[in-house]
Amino acid sequence: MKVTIYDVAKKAGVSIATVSKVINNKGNISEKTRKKVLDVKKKLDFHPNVMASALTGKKTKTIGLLIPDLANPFFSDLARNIEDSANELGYNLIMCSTDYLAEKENKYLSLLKQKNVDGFILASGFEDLRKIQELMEENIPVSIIARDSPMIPINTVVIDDFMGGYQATSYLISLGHENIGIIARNIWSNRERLRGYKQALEDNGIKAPGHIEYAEEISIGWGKKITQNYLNSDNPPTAVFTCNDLLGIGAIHAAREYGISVPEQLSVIGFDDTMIATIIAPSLTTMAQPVQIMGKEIMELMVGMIERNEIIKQIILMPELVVRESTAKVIKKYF
Amino acid sequence: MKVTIYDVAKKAGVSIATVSKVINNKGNISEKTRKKVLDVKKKLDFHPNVMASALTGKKTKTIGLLIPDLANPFFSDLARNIEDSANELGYNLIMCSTDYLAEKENKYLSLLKQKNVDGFILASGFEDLRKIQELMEENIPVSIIARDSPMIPINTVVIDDFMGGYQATSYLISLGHENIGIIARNIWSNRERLRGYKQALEDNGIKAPGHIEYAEEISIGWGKKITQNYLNSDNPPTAVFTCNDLLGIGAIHAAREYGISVPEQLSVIGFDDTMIATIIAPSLTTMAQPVQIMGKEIMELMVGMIERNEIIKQIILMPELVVRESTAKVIKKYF
DNA sequence: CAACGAGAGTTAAGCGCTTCACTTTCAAAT
DNA sequence: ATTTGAAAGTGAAGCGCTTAACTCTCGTTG
Repeated sequence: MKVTIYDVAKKAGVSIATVSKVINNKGNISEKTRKKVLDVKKKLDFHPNVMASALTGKKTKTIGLLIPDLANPFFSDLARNIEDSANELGYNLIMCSTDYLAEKENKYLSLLKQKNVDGFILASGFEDLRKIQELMEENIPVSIIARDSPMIPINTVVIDDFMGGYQATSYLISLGHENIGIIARNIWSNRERLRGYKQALEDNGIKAPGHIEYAEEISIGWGKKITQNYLNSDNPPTAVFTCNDLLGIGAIHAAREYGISVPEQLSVIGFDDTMIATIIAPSLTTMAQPVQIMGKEIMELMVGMIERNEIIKQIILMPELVVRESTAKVIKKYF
Repeated sequence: MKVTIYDVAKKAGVSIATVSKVINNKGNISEKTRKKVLDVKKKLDFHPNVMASALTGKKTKTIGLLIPDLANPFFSDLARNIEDSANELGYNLIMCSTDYLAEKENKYLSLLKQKNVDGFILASGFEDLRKIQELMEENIPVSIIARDSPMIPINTVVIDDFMGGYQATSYLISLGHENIGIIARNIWSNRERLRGYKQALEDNGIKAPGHIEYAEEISIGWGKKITQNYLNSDNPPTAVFTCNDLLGIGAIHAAREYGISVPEQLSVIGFDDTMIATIIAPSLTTMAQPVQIMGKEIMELMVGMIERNEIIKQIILMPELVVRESTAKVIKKYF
């Protein structure tokens, strides 16, 4: 049978209260008893039941991580880094893929609440803030990562998406491109990157396109599809900024299919800097998100909130341009 | 404050026992009371505390998933599929990356045991079976996925790695290759694939290499490194079988660097059929693992075991050859 | 019409732990 | 010798829930 605090108490000849105190380093216990208890604990291989202690108000050391899609390399990479950091701090993660569906988000939220997680890390969409506010009202720690920081006081770790879009576009402009396409999905981060893109164009006296076609999913297929549309248009761009690597891969695939060489005839710049950026040929120039640091920071915010009721912080990190092979100077055509 | 079963009972004018019975569909409750209780439950938005009911012997509906590395696309893909299936069956997953380190495996195991998970799915190495046997003795459901089925009665979902290696190699042989290299890591699944490779060679009257150099990690870098060694050798192979896609990508990268074209001068066949196989150019021929089915099957085994004490099963699925662009008929040189 | 038993509910113990309030012990101070 | 009080430890309530055992109603039945 499972060994409980009673077994330890009995064998050590003390009360369960004493055992509890030894284990939690509380109250006054003589060195002798402490040693005795610890000995017995080890001998019986006793591990306190987390459920039971959670019932009395202690923490479960478990955090819910809501992420759009674990199979997306950016998010699995991010999740892995959060996990590592969580592990170091003594926490475990329940991971849930939401596919950007509010329905799933809400379902997981209430499910995990029942399971007494100590807090939530949301990497998912949550276009609707009410649920988040509800959590905060219930005093459940929530942090947000890799998405917008909404206009409510909440812990966040984000990158400056606007700046990322701005830098990516500026880089293309610096290579001489003037007709630059964009591929984005209609989610917050992408909209910000789009905003940066437009700003960069404007700052350089280039007219931004009025209408842009959104990808309906973040996938290679959609990147390809929209690139094809660009390529079929009257005035195809010499460069595209794709709001993440997956879409960028799609762009490169589309170009290949059309016999258009990257980067000579079409420059492509991605976003995220996931592993796949280095797999493709030509390797993808991209804006890197510092996922390792992000993972570390978010867990520190969470634990600070859970264990020490720390003040709310918003951490904004800068994405960084990683130049690879998919971008080049534009070749001017003189007529 | 949090709403408990007492609140519901009081408001519904019944005892907490009655509420409990209504919620769990047990015992005899009149239609009238049942409705009343359900009404109040909804009105108060009551959700039973999982910890508390777990304490009384019920399930936590949480399963521990130990996986080598969430950032590895094969495993993140697998994890996502397990998650989907778990979700459908009403379970959540605590995911842990072990990096094939026994130390981490054991740490997570004991940590999650304290958290009363209903069972474990192990996709990790666990070269040492003792820990698994310990779990089984403690009557904790354990299943194994995507690794060897050890010689103990335990639920498993695996693919036939030996067959996979055999088929991949046979395919290369059928293309006329006779000098075929292999790239593997020294873990069970890879050793099996290697065994299949040797068998296929032997069955076709080709001498298998005596010594093979193992990759120390499953990574593009190691795939590249070992391919370079092959390419630098006296008698470089015309094809390589890499025991997973990541290593295969490395092989293609190495070839590109050496100015050796794939598949004309070097055929490469991978294993897993992860997304990255379709990203690279030339796209990677590979042995596909049916991750979706695997995820579904493993969860059904788990739930069968947890909820219905079902008998142990071992499910062996067949990998499937997916031909893409990285393999071609060997070009015979006539002197 | 008394006896019976199924149906509908309730009581209370217990799951494994934490912690407040309390008791006991004993050395130092008066 | 008595008082004091910090140190060391214990008792027991309570966290939110399940469930075995029990009680109370009634409609049936012989």
